Amino acid sequence: MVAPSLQLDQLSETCSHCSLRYLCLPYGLSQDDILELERLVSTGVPIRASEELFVQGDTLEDIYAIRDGSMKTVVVDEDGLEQILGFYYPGDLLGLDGFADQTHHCTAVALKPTHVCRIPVGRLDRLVDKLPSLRHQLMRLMSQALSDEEKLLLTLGRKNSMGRICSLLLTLSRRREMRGLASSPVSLSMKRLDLANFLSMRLETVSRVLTRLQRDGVICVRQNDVDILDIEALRARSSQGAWVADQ
Amino acid sequence: MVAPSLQLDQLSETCSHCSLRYLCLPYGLSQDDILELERLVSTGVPIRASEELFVQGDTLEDIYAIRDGSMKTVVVDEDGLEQILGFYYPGDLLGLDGFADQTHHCTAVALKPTHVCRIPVGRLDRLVDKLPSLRHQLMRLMSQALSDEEKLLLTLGRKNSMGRICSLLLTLSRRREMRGLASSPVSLSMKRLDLANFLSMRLETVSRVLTRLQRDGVICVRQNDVDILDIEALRARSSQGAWVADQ
DNA sequence: CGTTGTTTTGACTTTATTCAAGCATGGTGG
DNA sequence: CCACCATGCTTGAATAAAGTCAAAACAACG
Repeated sequence: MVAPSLQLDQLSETCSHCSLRYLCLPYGLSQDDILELERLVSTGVPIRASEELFVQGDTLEDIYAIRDGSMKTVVVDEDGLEQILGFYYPGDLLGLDGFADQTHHCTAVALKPTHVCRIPVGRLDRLVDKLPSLRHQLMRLMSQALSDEEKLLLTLGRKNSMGRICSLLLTLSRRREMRGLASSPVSLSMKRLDLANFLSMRLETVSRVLTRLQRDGVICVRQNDVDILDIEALRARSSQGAWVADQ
Repeated sequence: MVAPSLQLDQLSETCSHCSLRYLCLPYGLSQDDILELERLVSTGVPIRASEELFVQGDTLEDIYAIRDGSMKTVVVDEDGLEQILGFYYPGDLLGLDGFADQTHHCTAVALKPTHVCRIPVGRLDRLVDKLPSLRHQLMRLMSQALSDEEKLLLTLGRKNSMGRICSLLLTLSRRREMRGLASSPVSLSMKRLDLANFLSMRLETVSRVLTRLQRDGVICVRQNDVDILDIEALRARSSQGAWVADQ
């Protein structure tokens, strides 16, 4: 489902008028159900860049939807290894992984000044009991998260550095389209180090690959914005940089 | 929670007498609730080695619990890339990832002759409505699946070949303990190629690492069974073979 | 036994990492 | 306003790690 258009000033305090409603929790709900949902939602204080929205281990009290800005989620394991699990943009939901045991499994950090909608899980849970359509959308979004993770697994496991970068650029571009934006200037609000961590590369390698893509005329890098000049070349490199296990 | 003991001949047709009940769906349910659950469960025909239990894209009609044997799950993406998502042993549940959109997201293949319990999702769904404890256990198992995937992400992303193999051996050993078995002779019922695919390595590298671990007196490989001779050395190598992203 | 499938080993090549240095950019304070 | 430093990014040369190709050893099974 593609949002017809997105204007930041169209974001209202109510779900029913929000331009992100086709991506977010309200999708698939009737007008009446959306009205019930939006009574739960509050727009919290803005989050400053590099500030944390919630921390791994926290009790789950709210889930969040991004209104404006961007965030990343990070897990840390017993050995202190860090892995970025994903980058999040307007319309994306955060905190779903804590649903099962009422605890956040990752830490969410803002990449730039960010506004979120806050939805208390207790009240959401009760509403889910009442509205089957809401339960379905919630489960759809959870399964989305799961298959996103599987996709990342495939990218990390089966692609070389060029394939990984190209896949990421294509994904970010496609997600812009989903939000009703032009596909082309992808804004890398995260640092090179974040990209490197997410893709399990070193930041030097990230830099080299981006330079090479620019030299080959596939993209144009200007600080944090990347113009996609040749999307077909990007697609080709994304699947060329992959190996298939032989029988 | 650790099962007190496991004898294959103790597996009965009923959940309430099954020696795997502490690992499986019945965990946390009252005696009465288990009786309700076991009315849904049927033990299907045995599955031959390398036979498929369900296929990616199939409509979700049942979920399965392994009684005896072992299986793997595989996803294939648009480009034809394959990734093994996990290996499954007695007490493990299969098919949970299809819950959200009623479609299997992966293919399940038997690694050796395997017996499963079959649970129809339609009837399970109705029972879940009735029994909150069952819903909780189901969600616990789903979140388990999600965090297993995150763990795999960390292993693939942040560990070298030695660290990956050692992590896997430790995990398999710990899961044997969970089932009430001795930790030591881990049986690798999967082929080297499966190990390689799961860990995103080439099978030659898997072989070299196993040889080196054996030469160093950490393990003893005899065809498909691996004795763990020095579990501390294994743990050390598991975390040594990891790199931490610098600030 | 011979055939087939699987695993191990070896020599060589490719790829990405490491370490180190050099550029930008953007703010701060003299 | 400009020197200065901090931060983040790029580039280069040397090194280490894992991948490739090819062959040999091993096991399983009729």
